[in-house]
Amino acid sequence: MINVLLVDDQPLLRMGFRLVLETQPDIAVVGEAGDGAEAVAQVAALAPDVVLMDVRMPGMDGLEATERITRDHAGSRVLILTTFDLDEYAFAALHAGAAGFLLKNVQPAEMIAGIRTVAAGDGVVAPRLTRVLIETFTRLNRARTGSADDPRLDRLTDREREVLIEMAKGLSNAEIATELGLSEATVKTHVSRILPKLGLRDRVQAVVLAYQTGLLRPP
Amino acid sequence: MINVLLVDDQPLLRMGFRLVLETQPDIAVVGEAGDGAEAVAQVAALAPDVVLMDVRMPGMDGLEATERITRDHAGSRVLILTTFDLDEYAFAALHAGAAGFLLKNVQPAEMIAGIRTVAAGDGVVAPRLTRVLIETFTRLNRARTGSADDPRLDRLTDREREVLIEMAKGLSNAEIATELGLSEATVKTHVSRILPKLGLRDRVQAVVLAYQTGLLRPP
DNA sequence: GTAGCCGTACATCGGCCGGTGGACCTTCGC
DNA sequence: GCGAAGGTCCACCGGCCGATGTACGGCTAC
Repeated sequence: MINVLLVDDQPLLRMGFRLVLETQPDIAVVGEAGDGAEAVAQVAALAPDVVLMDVRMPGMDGLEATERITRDHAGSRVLILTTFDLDEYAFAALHAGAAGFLLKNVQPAEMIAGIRTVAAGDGVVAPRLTRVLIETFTRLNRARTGSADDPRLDRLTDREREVLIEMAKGLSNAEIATELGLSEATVKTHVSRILPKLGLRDRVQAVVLAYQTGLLRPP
Repeated sequence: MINVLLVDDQPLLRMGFRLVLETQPDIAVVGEAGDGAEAVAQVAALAPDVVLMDVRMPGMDGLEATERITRDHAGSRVLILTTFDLDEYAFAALHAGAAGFLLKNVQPAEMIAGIRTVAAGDGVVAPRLTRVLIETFTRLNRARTGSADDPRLDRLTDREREVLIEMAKGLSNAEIATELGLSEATVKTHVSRILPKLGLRDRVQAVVLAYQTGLLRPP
């Protein structure tokens, strides 16, 4: 049995949801709340499996409530249900820890399926948002994995790229020499070839370039 | 009317899909393919709205086919349909440009809904994966927005932090002086205070730290 | 084969950098 | 009122850096 808490500032809407959900034998509406603060209190008292949460509410809004609930009551999972396709709300909601994000114009069957999905520990996102999520994900991941290569880097030889990477770790020429098993003179030669090729003044700018192109990335 | 191309190396499975899909008045199966190469050719010939794509196939697999299709035929959107919850396939598929990713054990109704969603330009992802996608998204985004502050940075004064940021952009002391309206001597003083506070040897390492702590981030 | 690129290595020189020590001023807290 | 902390400025010195020129062996391509 999935215990659900309804959170919305419109009593009529809560009533509608309750009627829809109670047609399902495996779903029970165990409580209601009219704002964020009340929602947090209800979650603490009732420990529902799923919280059906509106975003825009007087007082504490749904996002802050979601953040508190997911932080303090990991057992309860939050499914955001909001009016329109407000992307900023969506991303904020996911950051706040929501397990799902649906629009209020979904079919009842989809909403019910979403509740079951969230209760099972999985995630559900409105189709329009799923697309944005995928795009953002691939873009971020591409930036991380460093396929945003600067064309200038292609002009470097393999060895030069190696030296550049060591340089970008903050090593001195002598340290790079030790690291790569070279003489310091050789490293200096490489460095003196790398910088003009990349149009840079000194190794400091080389580090900047290395991070900005994704040649190196924050760990 | 949504034109669909079926891609799977098992003819029986294609037959099953075709029977299911043809119960829908707004969906038409316009072609089939048994491997990736054939799929690419069929997409070029038929320009279907949606490609229902298997991953594991002899010859060119579904991922490479997806990559080519989304690159060369932006009008056709690919919905990956694979056997089990292979996360690595999922992420690779999204990177390859897939608009959706479902498991073959979905209900027919969900698959049909997924096809409509993808045809409408939106995205659809299996619930289990949606969760991972959300987690990855929030994690990546958090890393980007730089909440991974190093406690050492707290020991810097406001002005020192300012100088550090300029330094991390690759500027020389003289340039920082101009930028902040100071004398070069002052900048040198700040730098000489910053480095020991952070336990660093030179400004190169300061740049590394700035990027690794998220004080600066790739654009 | 020979011209060219790459990788290795050296010497020298000017310049920026970083350390040290000192100085003055403002702001804040006791 | 006065010390502490932050911010601004200066001079000097040693050191690493980057530029320049030069050199040699290996490999590839023509």
